[in-house]
Amino acid sequence: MAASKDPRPCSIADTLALVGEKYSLLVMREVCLGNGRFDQLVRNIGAPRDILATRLKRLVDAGILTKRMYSERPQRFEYRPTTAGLELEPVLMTLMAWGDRHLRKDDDRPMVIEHHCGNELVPVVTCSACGEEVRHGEKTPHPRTPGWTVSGPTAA
Amino acid sequence: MAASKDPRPCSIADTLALVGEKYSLLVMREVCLGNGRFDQLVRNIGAPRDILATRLKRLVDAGILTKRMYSERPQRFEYRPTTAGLELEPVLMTLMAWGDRHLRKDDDRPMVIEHHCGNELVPVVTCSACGEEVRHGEKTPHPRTPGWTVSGPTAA
DNA sequence: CGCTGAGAGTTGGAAAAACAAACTCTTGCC
DNA sequence: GGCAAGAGTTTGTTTTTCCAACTCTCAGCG
Repeated sequence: MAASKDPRPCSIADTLALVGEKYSLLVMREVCLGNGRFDQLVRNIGAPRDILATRLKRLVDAGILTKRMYSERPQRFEYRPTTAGLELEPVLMTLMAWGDRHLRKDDDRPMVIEHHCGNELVPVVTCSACGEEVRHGEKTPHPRTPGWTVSGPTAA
Repeated sequence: MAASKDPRPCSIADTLALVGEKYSLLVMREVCLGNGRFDQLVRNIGAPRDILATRLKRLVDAGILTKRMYSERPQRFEYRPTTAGLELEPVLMTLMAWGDRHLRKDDDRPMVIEHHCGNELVPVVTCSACGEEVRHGEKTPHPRTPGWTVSGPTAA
């Protein structure tokens, strides 16, 4: 049963350890929108410059962002998402959808995304196997580490 | 153009302001798994007890969790997700999927989820209108607040 | 040439969080 | 009576955040 003091091994936790610090996901939002310059990030996110600098270093080290020079003289840089970084977009979209649904009344959404199908993009999480929308209660978690179980029926 | 010092109005930011603090989403993970008791949370998450207590209060206040008594004498409580809380599951699933893909080599995923269709649940974010998987580059963001635009082509 | 200004960070010190370990309080059970 | 579980508090220390001001490189202007 391993060291019983360790928390549950979990990819959610691991992902959050990387991008879960304050501002990191907002950085991803901005770079995914194409706003990758330092001062843009500062303004659009509202983060302290020093902290933003730390976050950017971490995200670059993690292979989620790249730092690109867009001007040699004077040297100017811009951050862009790597492929791995772009793949965080589903996370951003589900976060945004939740906020739109629960934190705002009706139609004051600050941003609407248009899908290339022509409709407004309302993201839905589906099962890749059957294509159905994933609802709570229609799935069963199976921990694969000895000693780690789930308790009750996951109900509300 | 409003106070030009404010950051971009955004539901991602608003959602993270609520559940983006350290441990909060791990709390949601555990309560969604049915492990809603204080000491279970401490153990499974590995959070300091005082901080966990603060997070729980915030999540209850926000209407994401409820505190339920499961024993009167001695008084014992348990936290459960509300409907709004359960709707954070898509966020958790996309985070987990990202971690499984990028932070682990091949098949050491700590947890596998089975969908009621019988297959392993690999979550995919789709457009609710056309049902297609959402890919980067196949969507256009439209900020709805004057003064807030997006910059370049969102490419990597 | 000297000045102003943009962009991309650093630095320094004060204020706020996080952390760990111990402590509290209620009740059940031997 | 004594120990133990569960659900938090308390206390004192260590980290982080935060803010404002500062640096450094060049470009353009008059």
